[in-house]
Amino acid sequence: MNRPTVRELECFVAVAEELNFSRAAKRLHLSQPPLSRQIQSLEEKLNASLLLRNTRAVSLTPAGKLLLEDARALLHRLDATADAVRRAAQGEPSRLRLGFVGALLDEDMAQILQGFRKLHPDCQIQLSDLTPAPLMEALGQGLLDGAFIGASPHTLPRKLDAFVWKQEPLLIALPETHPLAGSKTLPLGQLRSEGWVMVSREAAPAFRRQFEELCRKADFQPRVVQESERVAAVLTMVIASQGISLLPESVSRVISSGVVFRPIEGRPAPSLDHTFLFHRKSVSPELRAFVSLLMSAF
Amino acid sequence: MNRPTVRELECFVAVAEELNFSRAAKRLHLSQPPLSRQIQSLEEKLNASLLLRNTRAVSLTPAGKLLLEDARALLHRLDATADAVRRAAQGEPSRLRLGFVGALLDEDMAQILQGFRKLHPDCQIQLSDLTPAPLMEALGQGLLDGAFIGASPHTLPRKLDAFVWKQEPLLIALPETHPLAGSKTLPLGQLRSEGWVMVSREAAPAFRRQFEELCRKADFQPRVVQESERVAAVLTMVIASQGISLLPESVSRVISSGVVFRPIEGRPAPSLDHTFLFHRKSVSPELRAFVSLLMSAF
DNA sequence: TACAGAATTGCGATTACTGCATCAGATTGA
DNA sequence: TCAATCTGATGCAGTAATCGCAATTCTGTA
Repeated sequence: MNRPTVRELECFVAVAEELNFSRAAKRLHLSQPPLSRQIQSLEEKLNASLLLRNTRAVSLTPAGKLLLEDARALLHRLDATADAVRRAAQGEPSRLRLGFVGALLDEDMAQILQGFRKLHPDCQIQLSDLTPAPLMEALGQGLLDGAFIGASPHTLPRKLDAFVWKQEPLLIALPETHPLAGSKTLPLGQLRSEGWVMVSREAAPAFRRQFEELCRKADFQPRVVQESERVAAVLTMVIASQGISLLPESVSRVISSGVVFRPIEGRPAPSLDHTFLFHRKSVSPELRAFVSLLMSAF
Repeated sequence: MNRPTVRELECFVAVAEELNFSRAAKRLHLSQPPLSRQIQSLEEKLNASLLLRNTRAVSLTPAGKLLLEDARALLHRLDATADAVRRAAQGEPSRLRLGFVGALLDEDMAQILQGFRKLHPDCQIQLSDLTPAPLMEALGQGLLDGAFIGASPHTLPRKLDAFVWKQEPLLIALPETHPLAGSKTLPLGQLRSEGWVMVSREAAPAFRRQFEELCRKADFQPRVVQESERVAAVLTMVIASQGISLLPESVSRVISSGVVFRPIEGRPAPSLDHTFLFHRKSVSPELRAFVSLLMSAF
């Protein structure tokens, strides 16, 4: 039960693409006889007839058709890794270009990055703090290998792959002096007449959409009195009693005075998705390593 | 600029895993000198030092670490394709087990399936008509290779991958005799007092959620007077003037009398996502072929 | 029936791979 | 300090695989 050889795959692909042994041989800078033998050897190893050849025409069997696609992919990927290794060895540092939304940078993300750095100490991690829209743009243009984002945008280019790697409860942020600050949990409906301080729609469109949907479910339209691009500013405004806000749990850990955080009553508890976006067909070995780390970490 | 050999990769993986040439050689049923030579040859091809060896300890260079992961993956995939080809040739028919939600079976899906059948005439396509919940269950248990579903469930197991392959406008279905049947387009808000006939929540949970959200945006709570698991039944009820409904465009093409379909006013026009789900790490060559066909088709 | 095109088979030469014996560097312990 | 020992590297000869050339077989065509 031997493995096929790279050479055998190369030969097979050439013949399968040319559907002619002589032309394929020429393409491989080889004479026909050895080519025939490579194919025979491959067929023997796989215990399969891959090509129907009746001295007049060559055609692919079902098994051959199946192999062709996979062999092409395998060779392509082999070349990609060989290139990557060559580049890595040339001192050209491997790098991973990641984008993220600043407000979502928390311990979990830091831990992931740290873990990756430990596994790949020679990989330059290039981090760009962007808002969702430029981030999608950069991903689409190939300027980034992957990106951390909050809730996934509803329409995702087919070239991109997304998965939720973490979910985080959303909490109500109240000024310490707020009359409701004493409650353990808060039904959202009870906050219908409050003024809200929220992250701006430009900075977090999907999050704002989620917020509005939550309010709609609680049967009210939120009155947003202040907006900011930055979470820190939102938090400051809450402390200054400008209004209340809805924020992910991690924010509650960076500050401990002037503001209290309370879970929302009701099931399921609203939570913020943390999504990782990347190119579906990326051959970057660094990205693949990062994705597999991220998927196994949680 | 030669390609690495399968043998070289095997040898490299063995040494990189054992971090010891002699043990690796034993594992490969090989003596130590040829193993050294294989590694040397590989390093030369890649123009890279992969292993740091000072006669006492072997360690991986960054480039080697990079290669190890990829080489393992490559060998694994090579074995998978070899197996698949062997099985395919043994007359064991390749098969693709797809699930779908009956109501969403339309021409586009049929065309995709037809196209796949044309490309892989010897692949048995096993189709199972299921509702979303059993479908997810079957996918999770590995009883299906992939599945067509409507809107993607919000929480997706990390093992599954999803992408939207088509979007389809949602239309209001009205009995022909309905007073609003004459309008070109309908603002959803104008339908607040109508009775709705809808596909049941069990049969299409995500779709029902979307419907309710749309109504909420239009500031009303829909009054659902009838439910059915089957779209055909819904349509019949609409024709029988039991109420109005919200249905994807494709349904409008199967029937032409007794009911009229009108687009919803406003931007963006509400649309139904058609999602394809599959195992993120599947090695099924049939599935891979299907996914790439589906992604290139639209 | 002869011919031409295309793949296969035969065979000697080249190349690559393997194992044995040996070498060289580094650590260990007396 | 120096031999023992473990490590991977190298020299060399034998074997196996691969290659190209020449000849053969098969099939469709003139």
